[in-house]
Amino acid sequence: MVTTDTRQRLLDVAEGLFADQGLKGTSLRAITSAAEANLAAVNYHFGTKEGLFAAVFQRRIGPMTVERIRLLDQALEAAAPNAPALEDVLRAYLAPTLGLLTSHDPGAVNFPRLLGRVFSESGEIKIQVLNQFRPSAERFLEVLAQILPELPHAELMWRLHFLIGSLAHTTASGKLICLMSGGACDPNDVEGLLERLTTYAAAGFQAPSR
Amino acid sequence: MVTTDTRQRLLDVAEGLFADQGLKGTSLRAITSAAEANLAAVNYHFGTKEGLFAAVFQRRIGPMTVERIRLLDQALEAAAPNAPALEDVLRAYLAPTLGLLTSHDPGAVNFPRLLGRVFSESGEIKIQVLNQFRPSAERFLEVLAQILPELPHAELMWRLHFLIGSLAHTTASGKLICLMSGGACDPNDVEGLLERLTTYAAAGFQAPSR
DNA sequence: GCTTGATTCATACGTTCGTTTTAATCACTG
DNA sequence: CAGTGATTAAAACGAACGTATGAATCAAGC
Repeated sequence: MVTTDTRQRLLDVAEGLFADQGLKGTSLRAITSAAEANLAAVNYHFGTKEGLFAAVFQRRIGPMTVERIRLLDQALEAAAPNAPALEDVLRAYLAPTLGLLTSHDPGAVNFPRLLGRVFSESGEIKIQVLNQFRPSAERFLEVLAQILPELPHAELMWRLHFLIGSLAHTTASGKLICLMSGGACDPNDVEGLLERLTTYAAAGFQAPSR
Repeated sequence: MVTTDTRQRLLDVAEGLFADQGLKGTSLRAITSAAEANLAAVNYHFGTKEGLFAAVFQRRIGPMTVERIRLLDQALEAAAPNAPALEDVLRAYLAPTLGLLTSHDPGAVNFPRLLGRVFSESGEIKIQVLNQFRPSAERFLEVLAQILPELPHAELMWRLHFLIGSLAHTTASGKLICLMSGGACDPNDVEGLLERLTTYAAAGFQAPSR
């Protein structure tokens, strides 16, 4: 077959459209016509519109989390028996998300944008999606607490949220950032962005707390 | 009159609903019924749904920008003839947004949430809204560049976007952050949040660039 | 080659949406 | 009190939405 599976085509197209216009802003008719599928295909394969939305996430979150843990363990091993550098831990957290931006997978490029947007979706879908990140987040929090032992727990938590906010904003609004900076910021330089955000956040995490 | 103006009631209600469910996710019927107004009232006073959305922003952005500039000038004067401390400049930028969270104005409490969400709205509304922040943003960039003369222009730009991301995320998802941190983060402690974000970002801005 | 299960298709249903229209009501002024 | 412009009210419009239905088509095994 030269044409890909309908189910996968729907996932790919939906990933892009949901990333651009959100759940409510994307109609099933827009998805199915862009995917060259029948209108009823979504309900057949995913039950409901929200089912498709959840499936779009399910496809990526697992591998992304696995990759994060892998990079974290790799950093831990490389530094053993010492604690790894803060920058390496942050990079392990950020790289699997930012890396998708340069992926060859046709749909994956849109996922970081979608991920940055999910915080603005309403309902339990948001909570359901974000809960899938909890296990890996707690692993990172353990390691970070070990690297920064003098930092109170709440402070570490806040700073991780600050980092997530920066990540979500840059992935969700990359083109907008480029536009508003008069072209000074190039959102296509993913490698550079990873380094910039890593050094910025690393300095922030290391700041003494009051 | 004991009852407030219809126009203002619509703005207040819309501010909260748009903040919770976004532009597409909020129906005019939900707005008008919550505001105890007629369905046609929105179209009469604001022309269209997007007109109401824009009006909600227009009401707050101006004063917020003025307050930012005022705090910035105040910091400049207090430090003259030296450059102000980086923390004071960042606080001047953040305080007018975070301050609304503890405002007595019934609708203002919702505005920071709405502001954090506007990046996820689609269409030209987003660009139109964000352009209103440009003038004040450039003032801040000038001062920041003066405080951090060794930092390349693009780097400074990126870091400001990182800060905006952290701010947007914390204001838009405060309750969610509290939930996901197991209650360790208290989003009601606005003063504390301002200080935490200021010191975090200040350290990030001061990090040497590669 | 017919059967069976999976998928696709065209179509329709009922709801909800933003907007419009037309009439009613209100607040004032001359 | 008549008249006028601003506001509110009730009702309806057409369009778009998510979903459901039943027939048509396809692929594979016996």
